[in-house]
Amino acid sequence: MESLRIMNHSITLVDHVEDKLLNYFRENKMKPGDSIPNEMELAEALGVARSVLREALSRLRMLGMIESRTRRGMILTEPHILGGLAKVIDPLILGEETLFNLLGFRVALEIGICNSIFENLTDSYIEELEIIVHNSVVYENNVYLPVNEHEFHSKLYEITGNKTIMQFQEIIYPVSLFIKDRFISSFEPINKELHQKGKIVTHSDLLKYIKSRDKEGFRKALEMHFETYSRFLKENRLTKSPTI
Amino acid sequence: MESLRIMNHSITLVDHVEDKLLNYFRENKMKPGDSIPNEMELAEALGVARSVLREALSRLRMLGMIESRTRRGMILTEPHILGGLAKVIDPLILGEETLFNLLGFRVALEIGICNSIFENLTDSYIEELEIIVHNSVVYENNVYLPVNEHEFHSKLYEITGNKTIMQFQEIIYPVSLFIKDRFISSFEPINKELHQKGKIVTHSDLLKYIKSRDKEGFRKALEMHFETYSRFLKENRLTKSPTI
DNA sequence: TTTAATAATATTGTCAGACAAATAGGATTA
DNA sequence: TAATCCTATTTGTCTGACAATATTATTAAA
Repeated sequence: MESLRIMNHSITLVDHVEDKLLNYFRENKMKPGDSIPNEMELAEALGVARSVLREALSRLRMLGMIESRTRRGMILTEPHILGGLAKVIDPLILGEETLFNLLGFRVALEIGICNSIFENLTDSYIEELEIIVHNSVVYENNVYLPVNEHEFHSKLYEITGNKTIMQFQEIIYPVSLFIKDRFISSFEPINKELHQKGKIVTHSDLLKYIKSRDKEGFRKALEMHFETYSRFLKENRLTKSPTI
Repeated sequence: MESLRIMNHSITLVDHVEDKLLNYFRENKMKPGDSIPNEMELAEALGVARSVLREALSRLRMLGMIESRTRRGMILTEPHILGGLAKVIDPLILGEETLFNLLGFRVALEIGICNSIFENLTDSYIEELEIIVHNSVVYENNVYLPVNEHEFHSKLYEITGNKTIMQFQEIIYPVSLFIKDRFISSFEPINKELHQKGKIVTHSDLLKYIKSRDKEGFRKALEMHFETYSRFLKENRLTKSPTI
């Protein structure tokens, strides 16, 4: 839980102004729709040039916290909370530790939504899942055509009715794909072993538990469905250097 | 799953440049440490004024994707993936639906980390949990002093060893607090009912399962520990207008 | 009097240019 | 060779200007 701003090479005026603005919104308990002073006033009040203020505003605008229209001034808006995450999810720029953490995050979250899934489950959802499973192209060892893999799990998130969870999973989905591809040599033996032990759980198996409304069975099956990831993460966690 | 940029009132040049830069990084498969052209060159290449370019760069700098030092130019850096989320988590600016979704997210995630917790569990972690539980101030109906509540659950996340999960939970923790406070009148009857039925699961109860390394028991207990939230969310989901 | 067309005006978006501060790298000196 | 100084480069900040646009006021028309 170290500070995010580790080795803070010189806080710039823009950083400062950004902070000031965020504090200003919070302290005044401002809500979406509230209008904020125009650029000239803000710049003057903060004692900075308009260009500096605009850089700070531009950041907040990117986060979706403010909107501005010519002549009407600026208003606060409800930000899309995962917009920032979506922008930085680039597997090539993220370190291995982060990628692994995100994979672990995904697995944990998906196992955690079991309750929510069964609470919201309807017949039409089951129908949709059946169609997806039926149309899926399956390779050996429980490896699906990426599109089908994605479709099936997306539908599970959708069933929860929690849009934030859905968006989150959509955003970090490329990470799973990337890791599967990048570390394919680690996954293959794990999959082979699971296959030999008959421990492979397919989407079709998962669907059976869903149809029989067997929540506990589904959860256990889902855990086994993710076993490849879990093993992979466990192995790669051991090789990590001890945390600072 | 509508587009995030709903009713996009005029894409500005800055938005465009931001996109271009992100694409540029990805297409060139750039990694942290790689240096990027200086501002003059970039501005010229993109055909925009330096101020416009700087606004876009400022956004990326906020996300931690780039760092710049005078005379040494700019380099790509690994972003802190949840930095954007941290900035926009202000319960007053977020709509109720988002807040509820975040609460549901938190509950699902925490239930989902059970496996991870028991994989990484050590005696010293148990000791730390015991101290926390022992020193906690408990009010009636399983309501803890906020600090103690936070401490206990934080320790659970810590045990997973997944820093991303830890950071995420830390960031959205205020949401739980806010909701508990804001909707206290909804929580009280639920808590009272659970109490009468003897269904309250305390931190102390949870710790017992941890000490006996009873994963399934712990999971069920944890679900019950969150029952107040789950009920609250279920009730408030029903009153929601049907999704578009 | 009400409505429609037009002009004035305020605000954001973009551009251009300047200077300050810091520092990497070379030139100079001990 | 090592230490010091100087210069050039790059980012950070400031100032001022104009364009585009939507609001508001004004005027003309019904």
